[in-house]
Amino acid sequence: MPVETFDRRSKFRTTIGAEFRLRNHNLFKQLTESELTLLERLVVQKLYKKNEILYREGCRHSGIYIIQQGIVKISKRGVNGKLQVLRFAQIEDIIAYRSIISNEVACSSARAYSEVVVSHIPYTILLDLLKQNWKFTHEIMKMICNELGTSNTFITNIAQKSVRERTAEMLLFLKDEFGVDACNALQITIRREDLANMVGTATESLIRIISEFRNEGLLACQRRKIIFLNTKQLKRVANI
Amino acid sequence: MPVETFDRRSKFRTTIGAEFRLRNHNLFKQLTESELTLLERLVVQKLYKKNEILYREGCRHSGIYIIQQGIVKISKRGVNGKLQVLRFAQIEDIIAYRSIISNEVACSSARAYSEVVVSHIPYTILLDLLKQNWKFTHEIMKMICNELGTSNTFITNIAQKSVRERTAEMLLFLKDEFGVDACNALQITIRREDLANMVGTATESLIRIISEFRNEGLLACQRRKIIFLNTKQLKRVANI
DNA sequence: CGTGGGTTTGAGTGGGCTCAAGCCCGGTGG
DNA sequence: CCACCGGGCTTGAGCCCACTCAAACCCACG
Repeated sequence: MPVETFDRRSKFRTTIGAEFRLRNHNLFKQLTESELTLLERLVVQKLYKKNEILYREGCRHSGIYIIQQGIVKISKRGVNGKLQVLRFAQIEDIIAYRSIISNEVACSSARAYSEVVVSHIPYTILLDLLKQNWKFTHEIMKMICNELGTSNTFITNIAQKSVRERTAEMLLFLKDEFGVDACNALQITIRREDLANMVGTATESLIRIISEFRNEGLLACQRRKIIFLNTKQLKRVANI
Repeated sequence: MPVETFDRRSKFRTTIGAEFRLRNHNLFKQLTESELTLLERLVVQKLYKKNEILYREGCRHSGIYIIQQGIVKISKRGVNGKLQVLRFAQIEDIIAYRSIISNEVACSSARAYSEVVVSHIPYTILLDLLKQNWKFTHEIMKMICNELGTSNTFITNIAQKSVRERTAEMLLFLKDEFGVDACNALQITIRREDLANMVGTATESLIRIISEFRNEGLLACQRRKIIFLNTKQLKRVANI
């Protein structure tokens, strides 16, 4: 089983790494014992190398993915094929459910940002579960509605805030989502270009803003590592 | 019954006006006869005058609204209280479901943009229906996922396109959503300020762009009425 | 030690914002 | 009926943020 190649401490949020099972997942706690047993028989573990594509915008896919390890970049092509990073998904996150449920082609692409392990649930199985277990369905619906709320906030921010404000906010968001280590360094390393595509700006602009933040003593950088020095002030910059 | 005050032809999409009933609604077709009968007993018709507020961002509300007549502006406050228009909802649209399902406070506000008639379904009733009727639930989920897809596209557009492109696209979107009359005039009249808040720009900028479009022979305007003269070219401007 | 991907900095330009003034039209009251 | 008022629309001028293009740098890697 390829999963064992990653039998080391996860860098993120928890240390369960490859031992993480669906049973530990909040959403799947709603399932009955027999549903869980069935699911565990039918779920397939998949391994992706860094930069491999899980699925591509415009294609149909065969089920949903629950991330067990690693980070997945969810993005979408915009004008002239320019990439817009929608989010980074990590352990416990569920991806690709939108198009499965609405029975459409994928509206975004997913690419492994590190080595990634996922559990893949075929869509017929998922639909069966949804059909028969209301509690589970309700949890899934809550998750979707949550994401919709996040999107609405995102729209308002990107439409109204300056690049500087958005950058600060994005950094704080990542801090919240992925956490920091003992030195206050962000627990995820992201290329400048991807940060820019997340904020919705040019790479050079983002770099300039980050430089400003460094000069103002809000951040320190060691290559891709970003260390938070003054979160309070950063929040003020972000205007939240 | 106050609904009768609006017993005239709806200006939009259909002419069923106040006679429109839940039974005619695509989503509610999934319900059984007994569920429908029950629902019709429990649903309350409500009337809102122009500019009245249906619900306010940050408040809890008691159920979902199905629009029977008129137009509702869905918006959200951003930086310094600046309004972001998220969408205009019209006949047959369902609003306020997000916060009901995820059991959170509303993340947006709704205001009557014209005289509005809605059916209000208390949230306990809605949850009961969802619980017992999978087909209905599935339709609702599809609707939500659809909206999520729209949001993602919206994010990419607003992040990457110029104000000119976004304006063109927004006009085409409104054309698609609300239709045009025999003269090719948009079947919804919107204040410049709201258009700007939808595109995510300053009112003056939006006006300038619309003037450009007029000079280029793409549009004609008679006060708030917007007439499409060259949709093909407008699409090219929108870059889709 | 060269190569290449990513990062950083600089210079120049222009899109879009702000501020300010004028216009148009409908409503109201004398 | 006219004068006045106010809200929304339009246009102009000026400025600044953020984009583009270009060049240099840095580090990892073969």
